[in-house]
Amino acid sequence: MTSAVQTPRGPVTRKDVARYAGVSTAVVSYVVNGGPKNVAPATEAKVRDAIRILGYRPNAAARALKLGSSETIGVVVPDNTNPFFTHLAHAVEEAAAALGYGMVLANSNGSLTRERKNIHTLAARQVDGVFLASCVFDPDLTDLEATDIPSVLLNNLGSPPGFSSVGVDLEAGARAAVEHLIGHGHTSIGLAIGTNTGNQLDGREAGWLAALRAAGLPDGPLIHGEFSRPGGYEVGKRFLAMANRPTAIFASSDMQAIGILRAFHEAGVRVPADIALVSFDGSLDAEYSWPALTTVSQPIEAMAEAAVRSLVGANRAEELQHHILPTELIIRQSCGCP
Amino acid sequence: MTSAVQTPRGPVTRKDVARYAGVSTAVVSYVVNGGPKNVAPATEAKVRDAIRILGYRPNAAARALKLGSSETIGVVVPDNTNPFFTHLAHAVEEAAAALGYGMVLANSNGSLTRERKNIHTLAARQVDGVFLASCVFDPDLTDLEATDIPSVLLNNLGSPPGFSSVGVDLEAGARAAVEHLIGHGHTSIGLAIGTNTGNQLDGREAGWLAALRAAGLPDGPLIHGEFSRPGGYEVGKRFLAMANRPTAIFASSDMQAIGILRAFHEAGVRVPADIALVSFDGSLDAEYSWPALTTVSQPIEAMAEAAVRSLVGANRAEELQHHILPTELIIRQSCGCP
DNA sequence: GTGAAAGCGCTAACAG
DNA sequence: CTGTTAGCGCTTTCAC
Repeated sequence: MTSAVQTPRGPVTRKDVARYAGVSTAVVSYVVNGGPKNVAPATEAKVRDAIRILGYRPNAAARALKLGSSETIGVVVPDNTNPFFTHLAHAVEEAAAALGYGMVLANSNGSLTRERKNIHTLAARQVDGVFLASCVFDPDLTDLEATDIPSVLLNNLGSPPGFSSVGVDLEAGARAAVEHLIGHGHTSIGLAIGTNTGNQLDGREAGWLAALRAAGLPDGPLIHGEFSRPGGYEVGKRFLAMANRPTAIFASSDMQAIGILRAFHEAGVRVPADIALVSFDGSLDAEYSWPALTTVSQPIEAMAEAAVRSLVGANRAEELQHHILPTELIIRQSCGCP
Repeated sequence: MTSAVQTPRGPVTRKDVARYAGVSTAVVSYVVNGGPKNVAPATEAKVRDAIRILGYRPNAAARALKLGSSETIGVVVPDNTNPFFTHLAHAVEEAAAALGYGMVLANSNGSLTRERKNIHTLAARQVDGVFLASCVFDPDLTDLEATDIPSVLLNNLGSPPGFSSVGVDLEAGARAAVEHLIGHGHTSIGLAIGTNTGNQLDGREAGWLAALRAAGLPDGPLIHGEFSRPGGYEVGKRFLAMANRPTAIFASSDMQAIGILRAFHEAGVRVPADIALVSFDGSLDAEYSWPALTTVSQPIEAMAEAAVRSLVGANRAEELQHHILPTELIIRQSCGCP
């Protein structure tokens, strides 16, 4: 007897669907992809039934191979454990999904070697674009360039030739923060900043200096530390140990500020009564610390959208794009405001 | 004149390498993959040179198509913004990388619909395994089952038939936390717990009850809230509004505890002097709150390794595996210890 | 030790 | 509106 059409064993392919629906494989493609050809409604219904009944799922690897695109964008971050990057990655995922793209995150763990390896891995995976938030301010971009994959520099890495970039106006943000502190009457304002600077000045340091000088104030003390809670904790202890301790501190990341807060709490130094504190990032953590941190908020969603758009959006230009987004000072209690 | 061998335009394929090195494409494969055949050292050197000079990178999509495996595992989490899941994802990435596997993270944003969509997307991407940390305690697993992809349930979802699982001994952990509070002399101990329970009791609730009853204490008040800082903040305010406020609280996640801490700070209620607090998770956040949180730490790295191993490790069994890992009580200040 | 060739599942150009 | 088919880049069997 002739064998009836039966559910195939193993993974269901487009061929199985075609056979089951009594059409050609091309038609199945047209239905699945909504084009490039039209399909008669009755035929489409048959195909959809077959797909449902057979439990067919298109093989993304085959599609990526054929198309030369995985409809995916890769994101390289220095440390996805840092809430700022977590939040950023999350925002990119949303923005990419809205355009039908997937995202794959690669974490460099603060290592440049890992960063390069990540770039290669993503390139091998046929991502259609990569967003690089480098571990350092002066990354070696020759590798990235060699991949020929459209890229966007994410972490305020300046604007090296050949790359689009999305960043925040670090200097203006820092200036606003320091000016706010000056408005509270502080005349000695320290800076806690990262260690990973290249040969260009961190915009936050520039903004801090600019605000101080514009007000005729002396440059305050500056302490370098990692952009992390433990890094901030060390910085906090060093501020405490200073002979001429400043009366206010601008911390260049929320994580550092939270570490500083711990050091101060342990020492019985009150914030803002004994030392005022303003930080940078605007993460949720800053809202739930004690005292809640006055902080310069980065428009993470907007950054993610700008980045995704400049790669795959409708208004993606052929030329490179450079977005510098504004920050917003969020007033809470750590600065001395009631 | 005959044209010299030249760098091809567009992406470099294995064919280009073969031509450049004067060998067949098969040999290039042998070199790249270290097998399955041996290659003469001199030939290998030629191939490696060609690869380097041409900047060849294997196309992962083609490989995945041919092999039927992307050497990737997919991880579905409810909310990658929650530090616990961030940390977990990070640990999985490390553990997978150690075995030559990549990881792709998919975030469900607390939505079951997204969760199902994520599972499908991952399946389409030919992941070799999926780890599911569901939004709910009683996820509908038929979808996952239908994909025929080996899976590990990650978020203490019990042990539904057909799935491996990795979890933590919630009940024992909670019991240890509550017993510690009892050791401090507390007799009225409240519980802050999540809202997303299915029809089975959350192990943390069970452990809290068990410890209380074993000590002959009355069941304390229980308040449900989201596993997030804002959720905890609401819970904290409700505890404050209670007529017979407990003298200690066990919070079932660090995020909730941090929200509770904020509510208490704002109300001028001191921790631990007025109310003691112990939480669950052992995240970095708990170490940097004020006061630092005594918390039940989950062995996240061990969980990730167990999960990865049960999918792709050397000792991966054909049978399903169920790992229940122990927790550790980390004593800090919020419980009343000096 | 090396090479030729089939075929993984899919898309789309081309033919009907 | 539907079908046939070449080929994306890779792995691997089989022949030499």
